[in-house]
Amino acid sequence: MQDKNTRRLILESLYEDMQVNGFQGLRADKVIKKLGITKGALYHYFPDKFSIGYAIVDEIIGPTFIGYWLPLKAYKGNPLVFMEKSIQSIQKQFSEKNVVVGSPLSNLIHEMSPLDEGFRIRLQAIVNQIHQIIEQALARGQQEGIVSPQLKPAELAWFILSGFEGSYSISKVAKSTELFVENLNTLKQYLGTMKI
Amino acid sequence: MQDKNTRRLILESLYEDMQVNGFQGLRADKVIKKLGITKGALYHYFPDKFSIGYAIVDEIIGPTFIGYWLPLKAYKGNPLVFMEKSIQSIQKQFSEKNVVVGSPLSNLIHEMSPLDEGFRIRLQAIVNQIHQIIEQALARGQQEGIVSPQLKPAELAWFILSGFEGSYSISKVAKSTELFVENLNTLKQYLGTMKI
Amino acid sequence: MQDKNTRRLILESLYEDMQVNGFQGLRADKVIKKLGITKGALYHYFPDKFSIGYAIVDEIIGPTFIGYWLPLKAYKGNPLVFMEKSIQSIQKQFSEKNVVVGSPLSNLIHEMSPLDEGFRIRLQAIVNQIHQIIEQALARGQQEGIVSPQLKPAELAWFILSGFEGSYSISKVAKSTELFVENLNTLKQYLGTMKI
Amino acid sequence: MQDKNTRRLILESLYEDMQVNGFQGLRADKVIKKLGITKGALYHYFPDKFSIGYAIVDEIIGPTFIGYWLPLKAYKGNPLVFMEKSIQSIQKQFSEKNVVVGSPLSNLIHEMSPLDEGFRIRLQAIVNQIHQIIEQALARGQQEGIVSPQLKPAELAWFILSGFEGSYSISKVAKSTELFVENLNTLKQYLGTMKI
DNA sequence: ACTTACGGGACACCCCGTTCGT
DNA sequence: ACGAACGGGGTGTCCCGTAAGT
Repeated sequence: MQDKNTRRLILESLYEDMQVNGFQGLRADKVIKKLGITKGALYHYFPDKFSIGYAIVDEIIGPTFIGYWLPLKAYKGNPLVFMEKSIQSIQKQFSEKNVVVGSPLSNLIHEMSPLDEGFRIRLQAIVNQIHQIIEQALARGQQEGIVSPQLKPAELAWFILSGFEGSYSISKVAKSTELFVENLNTLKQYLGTMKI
Repeated sequence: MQDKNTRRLILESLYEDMQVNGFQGLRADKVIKKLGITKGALYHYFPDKFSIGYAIVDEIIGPTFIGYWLPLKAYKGNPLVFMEKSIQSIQKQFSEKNVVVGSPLSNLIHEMSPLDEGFRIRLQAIVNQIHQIIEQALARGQQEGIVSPQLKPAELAWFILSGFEGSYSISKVAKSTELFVENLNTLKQYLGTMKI
Repeated sequence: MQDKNTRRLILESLYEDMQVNGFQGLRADKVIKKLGITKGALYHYFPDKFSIGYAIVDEIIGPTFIGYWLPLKAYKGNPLVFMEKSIQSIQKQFSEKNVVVGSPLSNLIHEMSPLDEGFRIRLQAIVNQIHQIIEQALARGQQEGIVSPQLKPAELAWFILSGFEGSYSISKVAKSTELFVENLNTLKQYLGTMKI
Repeated sequence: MQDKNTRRLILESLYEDMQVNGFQGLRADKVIKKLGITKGALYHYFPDKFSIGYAIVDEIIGPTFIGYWLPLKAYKGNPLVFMEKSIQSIQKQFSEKNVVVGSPLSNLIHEMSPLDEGFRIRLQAIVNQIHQIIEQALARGQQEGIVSPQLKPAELAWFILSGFEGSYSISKVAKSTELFVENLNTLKQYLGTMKI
């Protein structure tokens, strides 16, 4: 019981550090020193640094990002309306910290995809799941006649995901929350034209 | 005596390595050793690692990316047509290597923006210049009545940039050139609706 | 498991090297390599080079030099007699090695005082303690009427310390043990004139 | 003509740096950069680092320190009176900078004597010359009956030199000009007892 | 009488990981 | 379930020195 908590505590601290410094810049030594624990504790739970990174992806980043979109699966109304609300809620949660560190999902994709397949496959799996949720919701909307039959669900789902990623990127360089909000507004407007 | 050439040679090799490993993962010593150049030469041109990174941004990444969009400034026709062609040419140049390492501009933004203001400011300057070129072209199009008066040039310019960044991201995780091409097609279609 | 011993072993080896090469000339890596110890062990006990230097001052030089004079505190007879004996014993211990490397206290004072306050303060504390021991002994001697009431204990204590330092210096340049012995004889004679 | 000046300029700058950092801590690269000249100039005048150190000793330290005592050679009065005046003038010149960096002669003796015979021999030659001047002056005083016949000129000359060295040492650790002045006062008093 | 380009060997420090305890 | 001692390979940086030119 103490077990689970210590592991989680370590993992979350490492995650915090990784958000700023990246995986390669993550310094396990320093993080545990700040936590007041020792190497023994760290290596008790994680055999090496990569297993830390994988655990962060599997246990924190994945659940968090998929969790944002899961409700769309159960949602019965117009998926485009749902997405507009989703965007709004993400816009509201978007803080000064976010604009600095950006999206941990994006960051890892850029940093680790070319370096390690273990990372890439895990990150791809997350992205694919989100893509599938959006795609299926759009397809359902088409079947129910509340979403434009013109659009291709798979393609638009990618475009939406791409829009999020891109918004994170440009707001991060510009260090501007406003830019993030405005750009997602543009995306929102575009999605609005697909409603029936 | 081969001043400019040696420096440039070193810089380009370092740039290649950085595209794969990131700035933090860049191992300057190893790269120059491969070139048959010694540390003395490296230190002669670059007093420290950050000066390498800054030089890569200032002398390679900046000119390259801004160079892509510079012709738009001189272009006299419909800017949206120009951009469709630009996208097409980028799509054609997009290779297997690109899908693995992604966009060096994107990568540096994600990795270094939160870590070092020197990087962030340089990268922001590049992005801002491209944004300005697009924005001004769109505004000109509006004045000439060949671009929809509804759209807001600044906002759309960001959306376009964001679309590129996002396309790089999702194609990088998915390791799929097709996804890159398809997603930019979606963007292209969207831009097409703005033409008059 | 051999915690204390390993640390002490490392420290003493480093001390030996520092006596010859000075603190700046001390090459920690090489010294421990000779001992068959690795950098991991060194870094475990000493996070950086200054912590090595400080430890040498605090744990070796300080105790050694103060230890020479500590018996004077407990001594009940004429302090000037004690000092004559002290000088004699130092003269006898003075070896060929000493004349080459000189006094580690002197050496560090000259090398590190202007460079680092951490060193200077530690060295000053050692010198001050010795000074205080001598001063108090002289004052006691005056109260007991066995030491000339003319002399000022604090000033003479400094003169004695200065005499030692100076003797180390001149014998070191001249590479002559005889000079060390003779010069302290002159000091001894001078002190003899203060007795009552 | 320009030649001689440049060489001297370089030498004096290097000397300044060496006073603070010692010979091993002397960074020729940095000094010349501060002077706005390049490696070529430095290595035009000095083949290597040791020749710099030797030149500093031979051309700056030697002449300066011997210069302090040369007038004693020509002096016709009581040498002990001359020395009292010398001490007074040194006390007056003694500044805040001196108390920090100490005596360059002392510093080099402590740092370089055990490391390099080239330095030791040069430094010894300087010390010996000063010693000889003092010794001969004292001997002359004895012949003229104005200096106590009891004292041994050679020994007292060493004691005087040692007194200076020691005073530099203790004032340097204590970072106290007062201590330097007071301690030389004690020496002055001692010398006064030798007059006839 | 200098300058620029370059060679190249350290050297301090970092930090991942292992082992042996309890 | 965790702690202390230790292994050990880098990694950026420093900085002395050389060669070829002008």
